[in-house]
Amino acid sequence: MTGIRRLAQQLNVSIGTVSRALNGKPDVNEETRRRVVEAAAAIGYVPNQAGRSLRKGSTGVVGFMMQTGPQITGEGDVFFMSVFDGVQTVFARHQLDLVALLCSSEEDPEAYMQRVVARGFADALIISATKRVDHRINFISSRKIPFIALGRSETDAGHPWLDLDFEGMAEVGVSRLIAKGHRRIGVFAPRDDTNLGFVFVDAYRKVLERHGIAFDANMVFRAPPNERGGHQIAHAIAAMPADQRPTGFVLTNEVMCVGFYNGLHEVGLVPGKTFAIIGRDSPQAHYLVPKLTCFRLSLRDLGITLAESLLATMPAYAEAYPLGVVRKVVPLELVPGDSDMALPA
Amino acid sequence: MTGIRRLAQQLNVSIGTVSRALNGKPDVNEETRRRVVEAAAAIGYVPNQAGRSLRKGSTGVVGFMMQTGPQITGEGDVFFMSVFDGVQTVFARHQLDLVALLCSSEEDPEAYMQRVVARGFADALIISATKRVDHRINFISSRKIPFIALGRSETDAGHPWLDLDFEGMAEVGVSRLIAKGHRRIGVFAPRDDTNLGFVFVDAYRKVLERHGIAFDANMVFRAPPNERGGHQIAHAIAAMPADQRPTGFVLTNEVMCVGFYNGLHEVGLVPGKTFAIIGRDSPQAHYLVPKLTCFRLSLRDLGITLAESLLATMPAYAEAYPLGVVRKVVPLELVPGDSDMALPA
DNA sequence: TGGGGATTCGTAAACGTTTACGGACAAAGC
DNA sequence: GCTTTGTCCGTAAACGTTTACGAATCCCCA
Repeated sequence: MTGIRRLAQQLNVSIGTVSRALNGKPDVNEETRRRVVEAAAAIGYVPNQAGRSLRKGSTGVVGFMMQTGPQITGEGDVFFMSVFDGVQTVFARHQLDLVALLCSSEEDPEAYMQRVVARGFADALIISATKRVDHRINFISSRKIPFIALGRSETDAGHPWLDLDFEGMAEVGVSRLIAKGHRRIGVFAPRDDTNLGFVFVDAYRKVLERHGIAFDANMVFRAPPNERGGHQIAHAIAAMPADQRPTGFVLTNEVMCVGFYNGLHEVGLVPGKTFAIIGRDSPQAHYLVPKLTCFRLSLRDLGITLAESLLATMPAYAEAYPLGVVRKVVPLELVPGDSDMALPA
Repeated sequence: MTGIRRLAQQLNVSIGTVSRALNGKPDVNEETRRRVVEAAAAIGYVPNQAGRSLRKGSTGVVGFMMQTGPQITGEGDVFFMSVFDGVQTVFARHQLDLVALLCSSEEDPEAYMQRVVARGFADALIISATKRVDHRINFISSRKIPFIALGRSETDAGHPWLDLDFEGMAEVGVSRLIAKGHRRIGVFAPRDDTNLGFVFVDAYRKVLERHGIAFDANMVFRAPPNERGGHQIAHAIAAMPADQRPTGFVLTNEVMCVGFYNGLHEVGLVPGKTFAIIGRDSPQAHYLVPKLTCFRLSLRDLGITLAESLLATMPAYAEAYPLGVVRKVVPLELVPGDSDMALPA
């Protein structure tokens, strides 16, 4: 005997009434509703997902697509876990569930995405780690599935996105170092075609130009966006002639900062002394010595904005979030530390 | 017009035939099957998940339960991502999908789990970060949902589990340090009731006793199982009188090693010189200097074993994996480095 | 030529919900 | 007292699949 039917029989009401009572429909007596809700809680009845979503045509699930495998995301787990937490506080208001859709490293991300949407697994999707040209965006938006991207892309389907303010970080960080007397300012960028690399380096170049400093490609250091990458770059820099090294660095990746600090330690170069460093805040960065001057943002708030912006594009929820198509950059706050000393004259 | 019906009409066959063809049933003409499969690929038809699982009573999805929020898991994202990858290579053989079920920090994990299983969201579950007494285990096993735990617990429902060989790490690590002349040997343990802490400390105590060394509670350092925790302990140790400090350490948490190294650097104590350290391998640990003597295991293989052990308990797949109820510990290999010097006589 | 087996396919009944529709009943208005 | 209005609830039809069942066809052999 099916769940709802058993409950109905036990209460001497019809399954229709049970369903209405549980779903908060108005046309059910309050006393009846109370009895139903209590009985449901007592026997631990929860509507079967398959039956429900078959009938309703929606699942109540939003998927966050991630790729698994040993390759690194460039963000620590705390990054995602905190963002998730923000997303979920919004979703909780609407009985929406967030799940992480794990695309195996052996499967093509676009094919995976196709499977997921065709099967009707989730009502909406969140994608991250956007590439400079990202086929997922074209595909998903052609399928008319509500989605939002965490990260800009040159692939533009008029879709909503949210991204960190890399231009702002370049502007504030580079200007700050220039004001402190630095002229050779290094930046880090990922080696692959992750979009944020391009955005940040472009902004960096513009700020330099505005200050009348020539762009030098040797000041852009490319490495995988993880601890190891930061570590590699430290060694690469140690291998440069001292008078050609940058004297200051602005980096946007949280975990690279940590690896960079460690790498510098190894080669006897000291952050805040030999080099000025402006990085990005993270739990791991908190105990770096000297204290890292860094850009900070609330990941939880980012998650909240992400969720609200997504809901704004979903017909069933849009009226509660009249935001239109959100395409915006979230600002970061500069937290001064001791790692960005002025260049001795 | 529904997906399968449109496809059937287009091919002039019945929906039954389409379904059979796509599901590889034997009673369909090979030529017909070819036509169906081609047409399906052409229009991008994928069976609707809700309809399918409503009829079949199963979803083809296995959930990995994780908690979101700023609190740290004790394992970096590479840990999970690599394990996931192993799990998925096994699942791919059976058209099973792995998704991460994200339990918000605002929701009770047991209640969340109840919702998930009652809704029939996944056919089976993987749980991790097991507590010493873990209510999830009782609940889930009472509901007869196939599941496996990554981590032991004193809550025993006769359920399958896999865990790292903490006894082995204690045995090998502590014996090794003793052989190198160390007598005051420190270990790290989480402060909460995560089960692995108890297991490891118990094993540590036994090894000491076997070697005739008295257990000293001051040699057990408790901190959150993340970089910051390792960092904190380094400072705590620096604050001890030098002659009461441990001279060697065995730690099983990968990220704590990194924080510990960093913390020691700050207070002018040097790994491999002041202290002998045996830790756990991780991508971040690779570039620690001096090279960390560490325990290593293949996370991908761990994922593979995890998946196979889970399938062994699922009726539909059990015959392919005649493993019974797997409850075992996976061994780690000691990789010698330069961080565990002998104690000068 | 006819019976029997094998092969292939169509038909229709599930699976567990939600919801449009309409009926029963009571209260209210005249 | 009759109609109207409103409240509450039961009935049954969807939703998109899979699969048991049986029918149709063909081939083979007696």
